[in-house]
Amino acid sequence: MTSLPSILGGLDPTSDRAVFRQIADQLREAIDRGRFKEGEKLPSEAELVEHYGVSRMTVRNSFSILQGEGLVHAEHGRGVFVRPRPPVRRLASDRFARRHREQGKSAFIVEADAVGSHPTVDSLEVKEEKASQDISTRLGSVRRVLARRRRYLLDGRPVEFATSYLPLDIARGTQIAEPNPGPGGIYARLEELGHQLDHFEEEIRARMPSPSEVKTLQLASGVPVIHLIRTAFDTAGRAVEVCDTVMAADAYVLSYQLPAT
Amino acid sequence: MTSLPSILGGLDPTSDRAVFRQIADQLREAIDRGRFKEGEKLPSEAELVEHYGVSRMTVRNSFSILQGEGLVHAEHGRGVFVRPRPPVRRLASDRFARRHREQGKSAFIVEADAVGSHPTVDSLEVKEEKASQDISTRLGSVRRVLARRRRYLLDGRPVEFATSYLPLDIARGTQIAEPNPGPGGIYARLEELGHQLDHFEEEIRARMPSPSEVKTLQLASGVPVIHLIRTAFDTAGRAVEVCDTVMAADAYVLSYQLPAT
DNA sequence: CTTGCCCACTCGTCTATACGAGTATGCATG
DNA sequence: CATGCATACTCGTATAGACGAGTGGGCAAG
Repeated sequence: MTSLPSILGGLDPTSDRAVFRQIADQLREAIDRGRFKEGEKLPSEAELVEHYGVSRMTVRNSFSILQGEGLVHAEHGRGVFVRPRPPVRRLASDRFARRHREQGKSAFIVEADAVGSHPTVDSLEVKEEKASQDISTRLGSVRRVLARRRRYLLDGRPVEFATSYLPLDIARGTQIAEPNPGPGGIYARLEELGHQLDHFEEEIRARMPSPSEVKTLQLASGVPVIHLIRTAFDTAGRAVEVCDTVMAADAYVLSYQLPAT
Repeated sequence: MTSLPSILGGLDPTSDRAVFRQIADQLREAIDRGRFKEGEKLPSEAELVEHYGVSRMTVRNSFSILQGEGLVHAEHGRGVFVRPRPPVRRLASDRFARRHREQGKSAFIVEADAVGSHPTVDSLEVKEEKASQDISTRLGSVRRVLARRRRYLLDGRPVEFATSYLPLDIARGTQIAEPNPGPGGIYARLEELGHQLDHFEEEIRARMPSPSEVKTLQLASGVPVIHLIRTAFDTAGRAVEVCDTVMAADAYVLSYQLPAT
């Protein structure tokens, strides 16, 4: 085992940089340089207290900085560990192409299988409800909507929580209102119902999660979410679905292809 | 002025939820309900110590949670304030359409003017350098590249930091290697040089900023960044430019349009 | 050998105190 | 009236100590 002083330097008492920041800097640098590897345990609070000759709260303060940056995570009773970068799911911009839809399987399942992950869907909920102001606007002033909520997991880890909203006059009484929408998902059903899809619009934001999002996505601290709102338009120019998706940002890379013309 | 007890409740000593979390919960809820409005000052640490009958560190702990969530920010000597949501810039997916390019003005300037903001560009740097592994791969195994770095500001606030990388055999000695690339930007120059643009690929990630990004973007704590990597392809299928962009997530909404076919 | 308990070590929460430094306000001085 | 300083209030940093609770290893009892 390598001794602490060989990895972490000393403090600069002349510096005006706060001690706990100096410690955080040294730990961050050590992690970046690979002196501490992914999943590896950092020195315990007590060891750092010893090494730097500071109080425990100061060390904890340093850790809390690194936690906020998403670099490390603490486990009660075990230690503080370098946060491993989880496998990332790439979302290609053609993921809703009709040819995929015609294959029958849902987009999520297909992709997950492709990378060898075990996909799951839970927290299914399908119900009619009052449309929020925003959803109503996007769907063209509808009052009530059919909401389809579900959570996606990859190898048991929740990565995405999505809600689809559809106007009642389209969805009510159809298979879209059933828990299982059938092969190809609701987009396939929409087209069968005569709503030939023309294009999608996606809006992307990134922000820190709310406490409830932390819970449903089991997010580590320092992990933002990607908030994606997709609106599907049929060839008549009508918005036929709005899908509101919140994704664990450390589990996704979104990919888009744009024409240059 | 409304008294504290009418806005914030008391603690539940029977709850197993940590005191500092309970306080954070109450403050968060008060903010969500609009009891504290944007930009408004929250009760001072001393007042909350008084109100809840806890020690100051406990109150500070609560604040640090809310800071991590990006809900509030502290100003030394003044107080803790509800973080105002800054105006947001929308990036449409057609922002690189040729018709815009032919107008002459850079995309950033045009858009900013449209929303009445005052746009600025600084930290201009243009130089040749060794390509990183990632950039080299994306550009098709080039060794050295021309790098164009710049920072964009809106009404004086830095919102985006971007670096364009171009293969030397394309860019060297052209106006692309000049600080000012001329009307329509480097994409217009590329097309003049015979590299007719075909399409772009954009990769999007969200994560917490590094310390250096916090500095150059002057990010408040609890604000993630959107990391966008765009590759431009010409009609010959060659990658002619890679643009690496880091954006303050609270200043942007990205918008894409996807065909359904 | 297995079971179960103890103990050492870990992080989590909270208190109490001290001093430093930035901000704003009002009052005294010129 | 204007300037400048004193002062009170704000958050920032750091110390020292206490107890709680989760984890894991070792040891003793069965």
